[in-house]
This record gives sequence, C-alpha cells and structure tokens, in this order.
Amino acid sequence: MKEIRSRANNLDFERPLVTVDVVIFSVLDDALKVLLVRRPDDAQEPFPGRWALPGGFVNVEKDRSLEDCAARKLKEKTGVSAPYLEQLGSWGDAVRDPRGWSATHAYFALIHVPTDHEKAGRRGSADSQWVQVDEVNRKRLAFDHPQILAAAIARLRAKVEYTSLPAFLLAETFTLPQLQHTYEVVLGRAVDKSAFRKRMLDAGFLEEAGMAQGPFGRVAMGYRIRNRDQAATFPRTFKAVE
Amino acid sequence: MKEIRSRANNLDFERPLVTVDVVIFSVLDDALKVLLVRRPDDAQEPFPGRWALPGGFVNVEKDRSLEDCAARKLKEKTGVSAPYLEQLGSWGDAVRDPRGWSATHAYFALIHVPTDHEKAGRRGSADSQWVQVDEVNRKRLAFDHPQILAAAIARLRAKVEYTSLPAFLLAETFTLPQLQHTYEVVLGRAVDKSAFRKRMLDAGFLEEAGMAQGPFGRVAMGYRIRNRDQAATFPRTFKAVE
DNA sequence: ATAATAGTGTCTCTCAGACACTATTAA
DNA sequence: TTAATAGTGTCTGAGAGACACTATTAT
Repeated sequence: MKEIRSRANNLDFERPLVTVDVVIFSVLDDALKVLLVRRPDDAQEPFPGRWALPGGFVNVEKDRSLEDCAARKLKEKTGVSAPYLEQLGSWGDAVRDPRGWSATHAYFALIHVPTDHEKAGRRGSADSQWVQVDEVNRKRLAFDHPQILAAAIARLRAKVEYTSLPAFLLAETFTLPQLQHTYEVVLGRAVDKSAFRKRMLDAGFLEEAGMAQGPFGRVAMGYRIRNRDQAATFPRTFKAVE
Repeated sequence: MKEIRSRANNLDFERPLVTVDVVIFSVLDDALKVLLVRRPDDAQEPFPGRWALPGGFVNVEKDRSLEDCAARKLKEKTGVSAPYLEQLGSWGDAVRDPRGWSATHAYFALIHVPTDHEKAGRRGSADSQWVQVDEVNRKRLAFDHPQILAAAIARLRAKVEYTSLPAFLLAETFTLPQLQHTYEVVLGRAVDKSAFRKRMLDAGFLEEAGMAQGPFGRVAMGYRIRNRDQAATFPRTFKAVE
C-alpha cells in the first residue's frame, strides 16, 4: 500500500480510504425495498460480482462535501435529486476492505419511484436491483454491508414509530389513506384509521394540495409535506408497549 | 490539484484526511459541561491556541477501528475507559480544515467525573477545560467544531426526553433523587417526582444495589444500570407538547 | 340501488402529571 | 421533638385506540 507523503506539516502518515455508501429505500409493490448494485466482475476488485450498497470513493475534486457525494451517487443510480437524505453513521476499521484501512460514511435515503419508471430499474437490471428488505439476507453482500443495511433498517423501523418519515416514500402529493398504507407496509402491521388521521393532521406537517381521485370510491384530499428538509416527530410512539 | 492514475487497482487518487473528535459531556457543579482542549500554539498548526474538541487523526497502525480511536482519545484526556460512547455523525468537506479535504467522525461520550478527581481537570488546566454548555459560544472554537458541538447538544437534549441517557452521567451506583436531579440539570426544568420514579422503575433498566446514605435524611435505595451497553427508551417524551 | 373508498363521532381505558400524603434518617 | 430527605397513594385530565357511523364517488 502506498502512502501519500508531504513536507511541511506532519501529514505524512498513511491515510485511510474514504468512501460513501447510500442505503436507498422505496416502497414498491406494497413492500419496503432497498436498491442494491452488482460489483464489477473484474477480479482485481474486491468482492467481484457480489451485490452491494451503491457507493464509492470520495472524489476530492468533484465532491464538495460528504453529503454532496451521497447525493451524487443517489442521482447517478436513481435519477432522484431531491430525496430525504440523512446520515446513518460511519464504519471504519482495518479489515472491512481488503485494499486497506477504510472508513465509509453511510447515508440513508427515502425516495419515491414512479410506477411507470422502467429504466432506472423499477424491476431491476443486470447490475442493479430493488430487493425486499426481509429477503435481503439471501444475498451475500460485499464488505460489511450486511451490518450497514441492518442498521439502516433498524433505524427506519424505529423512526417510523414516532416520525413522519414514510411520507417521503410517496409522490409529492398523496392522500391520507395512501400514507397510512405506507406506514403499514413499513411497520408490518395495521394501524387504526381514526387514530392515524388524528395523529397526522395534528402533527401539522402536511398541507392540503387539492382533491385526488382514485379509480373507485370517494375522492380524497391530497396532501403535500410542508417542509421537505425535516421530518416531524410525534410525542408518542405508535403503539404503546404492553 | 494532483491526480495520479495507475494500472492495477485504481487507488492512486488523493485521499481525504481522516480524524475523530469526541464530545465529552459530564455534569459538574450542577451544570452540564463539555471538555475542550487547547490547540498547540505552533503557528504551523491550524487554529493555533484556539479551543477545540478533543480529537485527532486516525492512526492506521494503532487504531483497529474508528470506535477504538474515539475510546483511545477519551481515555487519554479523561482516564475514563468504560463510558457511554455513541457515534454522533461525520462532517467532511473541502474547506473545514485548511490542510485539505478532511472528514471527521464525531463521537459523543457521557462520563462521570468524581468530585475528588483534580488532575484530569475537574476544574481544568492550561490545555483542557470543562465548559458549561450554555457558555460555550463565548469560546471561538477551531474548525467546524461549533456545529459539531451544537449537534451533540441538540442530540443529547432530544434524547434525554425519552431515554435513560442521564444515568450514564452518574457514578456506577446512584439513587433515584440523584438521577432525577441529573435529568433536571440536562433538561433545564423540574420534573414531577412521582411521575419520574414510576417512569424509571417501569422502564426496567435499573437494578437495586443496596442502600445509600446521604448526609441528611432518609436513606435511599441505590441503583445500578442493568446493561451499560445500551440506553433504555421510553414510549413517550417527558412532557407532551402543548 | 350497490360497492368501494374517504372521513367523522363517540366512548373507553390507560397513563402521565399534580400534589398531598406517609416513612425514615440525623441531630 | 424538628428538619431534611425518600418514597407512596390518589385523583384527574388528555389523548390514543376501538369501532361504528356517515359521506361521496363510479357503475
């Protein structure tokens, strides 16, 4: 392994490799899914051909900041440019990457994938695929990505109990029944309609956005997130523990 | 800016500087304080003589992981070896360090400083000092440490509302009135004794540890944290929002 | 009309907070 | 005894959940 040396300041020690990885969640076909990419088959690369989280090295010329870097990777893989993006954590040690001491900054994104959006891989392609979160263990992910992904899923499941995060998994405008359905998909259980509506409306993070007509039944009020930079938090969890 | 490309593995690009910083909290003299260190006066160094969070470069020979590195820095500055240590986040961009593109992994520690513990700086020394969190703005901190510290304080204040974190600011065994006092110091407001006791005991994260006699009054039950690796979370916040 | 979906009203039960009360210690 | 602190009992009010009800649409 080679070191980058310099003169003046005492900066001549070996620097770790620095990467960014993004855990991208979306709800597709009534299931919570995560986007995985296939690593190159090149035998020079670590974990050739294995599935992994989208990510890569920080480019000190192109990336102004870590968050920029994460947003860039997300844009490259999905085309989405205004997602919910939050930092998940960092993982760094001597052995996680065979190429040397490395540290990755993991981000956590919630996006909406339009139904008719085939090319960016609604179904998937040879080198990228949406995988249901409870089936992701069947893939043998590269690096320490199983841990990172597990942390992301745990964080999402925890925050869904007391924040408005699932709203970011929907299109820009959505109805309360759609939002409730998204909550139920992520929580893995049904919630009471009346309590749900009270909670969402009282939290004040929604603004009305005209009526929305579905294929059947009564028209519903459409809503939009008032401030997409920040999720709302509720004073209680969804179902008090017994 | 240089970019050296090569054949085999494409690892010949400039790597960011990688550091770890630790925000160390403790309650001293009935106030929430944070430990700051003074940067060397050497004019070659960035921000000479300014106050900063304890931290430094990751040493790929000495540190097995980022968390190891944080624990090492904490041990060096305070002597404490079994603290509550959690990751706060990472900050990385082209300009935060004048020496070049750098990324820091910030950690968040809660420790107890014994009253008679003078040397590691209960009062402070020439190059390290415990500063009350609401007076920290008066110091002109180095780097982007004002943001990092603000994030740490926000995180602590938020989590105190629904977790057992303040228990880690006390000695190994403590009484419920002591714990309540710690909560009140961190929250900055009084809480009801009866509700507080119910909440703590029902959460089940404490175990009895014999009676503890104070200077006056009735003896109190001493408690210990059942599992120091993890904080308990309560299903509601302390005071529901109006 | 019916089926399907959206949205509301009401009751109940839990539980946190308020606060007054009792208990135990030292002096 | 008093002062000081530890710990408990009881009431109440807010609010989440349960669930039945009404409202609006397409066919």
